[in-house]
Amino acid sequence: MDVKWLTKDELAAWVRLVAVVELLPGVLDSQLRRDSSLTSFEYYVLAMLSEAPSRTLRMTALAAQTNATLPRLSHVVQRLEDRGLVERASCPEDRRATNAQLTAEGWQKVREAAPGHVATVREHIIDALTPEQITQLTAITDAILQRLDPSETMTAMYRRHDEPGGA
Amino acid sequence: MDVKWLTKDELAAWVRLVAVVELLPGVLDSQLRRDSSLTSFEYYVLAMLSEAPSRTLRMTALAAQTNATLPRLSHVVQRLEDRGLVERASCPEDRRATNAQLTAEGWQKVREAAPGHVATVREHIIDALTPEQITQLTAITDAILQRLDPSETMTAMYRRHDEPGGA
DNA sequence: TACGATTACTTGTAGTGACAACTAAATGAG
DNA sequence: CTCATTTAGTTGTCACTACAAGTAATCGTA
Repeated sequence: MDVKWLTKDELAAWVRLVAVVELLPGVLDSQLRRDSSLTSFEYYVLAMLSEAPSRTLRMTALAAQTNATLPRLSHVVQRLEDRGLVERASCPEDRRATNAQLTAEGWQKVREAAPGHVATVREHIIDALTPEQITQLTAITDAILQRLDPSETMTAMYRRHDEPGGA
Repeated sequence: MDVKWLTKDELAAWVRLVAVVELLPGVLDSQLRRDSSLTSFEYYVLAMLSEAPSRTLRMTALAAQTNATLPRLSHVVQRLEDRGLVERASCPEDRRATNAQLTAEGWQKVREAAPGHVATVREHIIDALTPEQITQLTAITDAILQRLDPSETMTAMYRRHDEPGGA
């Protein structure tokens, strides 16, 4: 087979990265679920909408910005619509497309949820790192993402992002 | 509320990290599922057992090494047992405890799955980074893990790990 | 030595995501 | 124009995970 196994250093990085990938979602989810009755994916959907012009985005664009497949997004938006946080309407210019728009209630929900979420992110990630490590992490994840999603059908949103819920 | 929002640099790192956390499991899972009919979590369970003395580990220890909760592990081991890859036996020294042991078939399965998995890890992660970045990533994830799992009930296994399936 | 607390797990159930199949609208080639 | 193809999204089913509750053995302590 002629396999290039991982070196000791590579393995050390890999084992830790796997642990982060495994543990991080749970930490984010439990805070948001407890304080705002949202999963972190639901939060990101609302957050992306909150930043968009007219707080409206086509499903495909929303899927790209949240790193999700369309079926997954469709189900989640369905549930958010049932809860009155989002509304869907057929797009006039292209009637295949659907626009998802944040409702007033949804906007309120993001605004309430954002501070606690950002605090959690700070506490568990950002404040654990030096400014230099933040820069390094950006370069590292950037390099990885080019391999994970070369087409960049997802992860198309690496500019903009201010506020609120931008994190 | 007085929230410390993320700076531009912090946000850049965070957005990319979230994307990695969201995309990586899918990439690993689809390769393993396609080539070996295993989820990546199932693979790690088998891999940890394959490295243990007598290819046997107590459920609690196995849960720690795979960053899983006990209920989750219990269900997964149940399924692996149904497929003949693992066997469970009550521990003689402490009859509350259960030992999970890799069967011959399970051992064979890991050995077959390991090369393809390691190749995927190399291709998508390791080979995307410079040796220096590997070192940086180790330090960064190490710092994060101290915040994500301070008690280290999970992630208790940061030594050893050689081969095969160690990655 | 008895009984409350803790530890080690298992089980049941409810909610989410993945995958495949489906519908409908817009292109595009002849 | 017309029909095949692509694009955009939805829906259904199944598998997996989380959470809560339950069981059983061990520890601690009085």
